[in-house]
Amino acid sequence: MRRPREEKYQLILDSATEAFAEYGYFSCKVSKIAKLAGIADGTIYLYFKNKEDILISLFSERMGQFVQGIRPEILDCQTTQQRLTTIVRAHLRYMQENRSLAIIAQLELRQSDPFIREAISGPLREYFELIEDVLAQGIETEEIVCQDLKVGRQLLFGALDAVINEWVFSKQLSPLDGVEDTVLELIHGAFRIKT
Amino acid sequence: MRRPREEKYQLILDSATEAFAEYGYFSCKVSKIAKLAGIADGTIYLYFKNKEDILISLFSERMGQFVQGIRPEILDCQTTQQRLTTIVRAHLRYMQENRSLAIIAQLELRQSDPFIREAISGPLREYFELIEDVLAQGIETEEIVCQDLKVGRQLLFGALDAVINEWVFSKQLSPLDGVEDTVLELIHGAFRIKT
Amino acid sequence: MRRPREEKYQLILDSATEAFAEYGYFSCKVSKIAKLAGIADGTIYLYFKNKEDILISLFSERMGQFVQGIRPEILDCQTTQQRLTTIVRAHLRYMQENRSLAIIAQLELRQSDPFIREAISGPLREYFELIEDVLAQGIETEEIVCQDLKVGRQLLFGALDAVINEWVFSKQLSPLDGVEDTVLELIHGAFRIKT
Amino acid sequence: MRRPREEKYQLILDSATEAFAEYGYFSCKVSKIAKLAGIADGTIYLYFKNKEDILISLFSERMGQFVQGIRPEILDCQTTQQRLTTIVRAHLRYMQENRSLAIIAQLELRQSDPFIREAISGPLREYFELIEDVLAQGIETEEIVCQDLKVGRQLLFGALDAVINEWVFSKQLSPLDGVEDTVLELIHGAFRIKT
DNA sequence: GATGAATGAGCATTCATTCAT
DNA sequence: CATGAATGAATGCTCATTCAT
Repeated sequence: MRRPREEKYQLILDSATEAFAEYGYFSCKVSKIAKLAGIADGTIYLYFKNKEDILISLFSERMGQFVQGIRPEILDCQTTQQRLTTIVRAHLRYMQENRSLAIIAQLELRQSDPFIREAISGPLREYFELIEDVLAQGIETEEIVCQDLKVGRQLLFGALDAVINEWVFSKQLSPLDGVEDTVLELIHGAFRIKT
Repeated sequence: MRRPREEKYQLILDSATEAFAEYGYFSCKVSKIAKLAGIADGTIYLYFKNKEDILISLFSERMGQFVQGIRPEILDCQTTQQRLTTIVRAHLRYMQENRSLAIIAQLELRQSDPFIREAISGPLREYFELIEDVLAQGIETEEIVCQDLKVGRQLLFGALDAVINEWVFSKQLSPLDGVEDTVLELIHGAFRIKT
Repeated sequence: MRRPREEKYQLILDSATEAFAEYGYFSCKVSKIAKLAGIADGTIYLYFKNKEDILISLFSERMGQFVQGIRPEILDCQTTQQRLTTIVRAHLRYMQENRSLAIIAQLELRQSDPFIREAISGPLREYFELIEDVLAQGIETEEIVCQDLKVGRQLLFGALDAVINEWVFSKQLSPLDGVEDTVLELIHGAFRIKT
Repeated sequence: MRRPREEKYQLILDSATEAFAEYGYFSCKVSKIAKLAGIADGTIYLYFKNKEDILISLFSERMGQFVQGIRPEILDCQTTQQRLTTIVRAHLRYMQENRSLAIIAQLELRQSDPFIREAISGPLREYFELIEDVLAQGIETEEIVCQDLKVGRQLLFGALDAVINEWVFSKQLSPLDGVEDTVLELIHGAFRIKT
């Protein structure tokens, strides 16, 4: 049982999440992460190859968790409307509960550094495929109307992302709950769900 | 007439646009911008206070142009449907024609550095208000349905942003024209435009 | 009987010999030595004060063995010619059989770090004195001609050292046996041994 | 005329020679070289790729000078005896006048770091070939006797190297002039030069 | 004695910015 | 105005050494 190993690994990831979110990846010093975690700088390198590896691991791990969390919820749904509702709710709530991760997602999703983008693309693509599967199924059963899967997914993800982005960077920590219904109404309309 | 001054100012901004887009803001060296512009490193500091100032000026200037370009087009429209169509078309086309700017917009819109965000917020907010004005007018005339102006604007902008993001970071330079109609259809649906 | 203690001490020394020879003293990590010895990093510090101590101990121990091995062979000789032949043969053969030690001797003999040089000087000076004694005796019995003991010793040692150096750093592991006779002939000539 | 460029290049090389000689390559900090040269740390990197590049350049440049200096002197000689005398005198005197270089030659000639060795081998090999050419010519004209060119060269170089090594690391700065004649006598004897 | 995870001092290198020319 | 050589503060990462188990 290498629990302590796993424990410190997660501790560093947590600290890095906070630190990256506060300063941004580039402006955040490794020593800042170490200080937040209450460990020595060198210790970080027992768990991660380098600074970039922290970011990538962070994203894969946490974003992966998010996608794996949503998946079974969607399987439980009976209708496409329910599935879309689940995605919207889960997305907004998860990010609301993981503000720092939400910030990093906002930040690093847009990094043009090709190496970082490549590493990040995995878990994200998985999420995109999940959304597209939901849409594809809805189209087939004629529950929704959408000419182009990819564009449909972009609308859904983009809308949620924009909501999160503004929430994340506004000072007020007001809950996102209030906007859920409005977002849902717009999304339902976009896909012509008969309500 | 400060023409030569203005000319070189724009030259540096153009070079910076290319360089930031290719390497990302942090990884892009000032000397790279100078080389692209065909001038000496030091010359840049005759026109800009520092590296950050280049980024901010770049964004204000170019994003401002974009908003100022859309504004009259919208004023020419008769219906909300036309106005939304104009926004979608103009947004996609402008970014398609200014790929480097599109990349930077993707990047820097998400920078958590508070100083950068503040500087960027100006021209962006102007665009947001433009969109919200269109929506507000549509709601008033009952051309569209939308419970919350801000969320409506987030959906529209977020969707366009997601489309651009994927286009920008995909290797293929395929035109965005093909998706315009699909985006429009979804947007019309979202706002319950009677067609 | 501190046999187990002694055993592991030698094991570390052997591993260090290999490791230093392969990577050089400065570039060789202590953990590399530990891995070669099949022990934990920390264990090394139960036997040696620090990294430098390993090098010094290594040199004293192994070089001391070499000198102690030659001494009785020389005592058995009847003539100065035999004694010089013994030195040349023993030197070349010992180094050939202890390639890693030969490399370290080459390396560390030249270290300018004053502390290391001091520590190394002991066993080496002993060897130098051995050679000088042989020369002194030969001069006295008029078997050889040499104006200056120290210079004579430098010629002999320097020649052997140069042969070893080139052998050690050439990829081919060709035996040194072939050069023994040539070296001897040159040395005999240098000291005007009547043959 | 990029004289200032060349001037500072040599200044750094001079400072590095002193610094490497005093502390050894590995223990010498780049900032130490900069301080000795009276320039900023960063300036060094305008002239050299990295620390290793300084060492290699230093060796190539200075050792190259040495070999180029000896070559014409040897061409002026009439006999092999004169040529060997020239080599011995030039070697001892050059190193005496360039103590720091002599120390570095002693140090780095033995570095096992394969990359450094490779870079160093150039100018050294040139010197070796020069010596071997002299020997080959002497053998052909029957001025000297030597079964094996390479071993002959090793004896000559090794002897000189050993003399320098001891002089360099002894505290006293006594002149090497006193040993020249003794070295020459031994060398002449080794190669059976009829005197 | 043995371990190996943790430490943290130490250092090469980068690059935004300056300023003498 | 323009230059570009020079600056030096800043930081990611290494690795000899320690010490709780």
